[in-house]
Amino acid sequence: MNISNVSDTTGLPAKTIRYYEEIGLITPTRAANGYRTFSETEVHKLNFLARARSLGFPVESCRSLLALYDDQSRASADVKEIAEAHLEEIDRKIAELTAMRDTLGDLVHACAGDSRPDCPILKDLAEG
Amino acid sequence: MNISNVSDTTGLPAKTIRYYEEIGLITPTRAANGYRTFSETEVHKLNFLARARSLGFPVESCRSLLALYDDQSRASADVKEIAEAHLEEIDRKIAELTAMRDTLGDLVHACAGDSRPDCPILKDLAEG
DNA sequence: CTTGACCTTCCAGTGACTGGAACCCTTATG
DNA sequence: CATAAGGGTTCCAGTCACTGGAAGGTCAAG
Repeated sequence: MNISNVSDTTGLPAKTIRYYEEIGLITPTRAANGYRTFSETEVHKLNFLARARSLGFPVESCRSLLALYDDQSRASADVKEIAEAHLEEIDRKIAELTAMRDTLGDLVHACAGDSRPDCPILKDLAEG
Repeated sequence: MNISNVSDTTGLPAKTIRYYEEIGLITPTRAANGYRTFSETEVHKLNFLARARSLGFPVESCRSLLALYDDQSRASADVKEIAEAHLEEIDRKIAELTAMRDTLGDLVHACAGDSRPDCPILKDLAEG
């Protein structure tokens, strides 16, 4: 399987797949002409990575998760720890965004949005 | 006012203030010894920027907002347009994070987190 | 034989800083 | 007067996870 097929089946851009090889997440072999060749295993890993990334795991966490996946004698506690840390990070971000949303929503609501210069949004920014 | 005083009053790191000068958001003058000197106006701009950034506006939007703030003949509609676009972006991110949170929360909940290898989190990542 | 679609590597850029090195200026102290 | 501490300065590199683009090799079809 060459890179564009893999790109199609995994949904990952070819550039991203090359990048994952560069940072050592996958190790495709090479054909005689220098083209990357992807085994079932590599494609499987890439699907794993795509899924983990879509859940927002940082690439380095994905590396750890892949290693745990490969380790038959892993403890599920180790996996859960990574996932819980990520969950906390997500919650932190949601809280931050929600606070922004609330404030900004109020400001936008209060702004007439017409041709006059008077603007509560700018007023808030200027006066805190 | 020198940079560390400004840093203290605005809450912005000195590095960030220098960066804002570099990209042309502020233009402090210089004392004879080369030190930056900040007027009331510059400090006010920095407070504006700090507030806008804390609401998550990208730096380029902050530049536009500052320009509108300076323009006495602005239309509040122009401000509102920027704010609404940002609001949509925030909502998009919240939706994305919430979807992640829901999925990941379920997986974490289903994982025993003990010394056994069996793990629904890895299972999900491997099987989509 | 050429065309077009593949593939390769390498370099630069993204956003918004942040860390660190190397060096200058000012003031207080021994 | 020397020096040390605590300001300030510039410039370069690194962050994260790609992404765009240039320059060029490879391959199958017509």
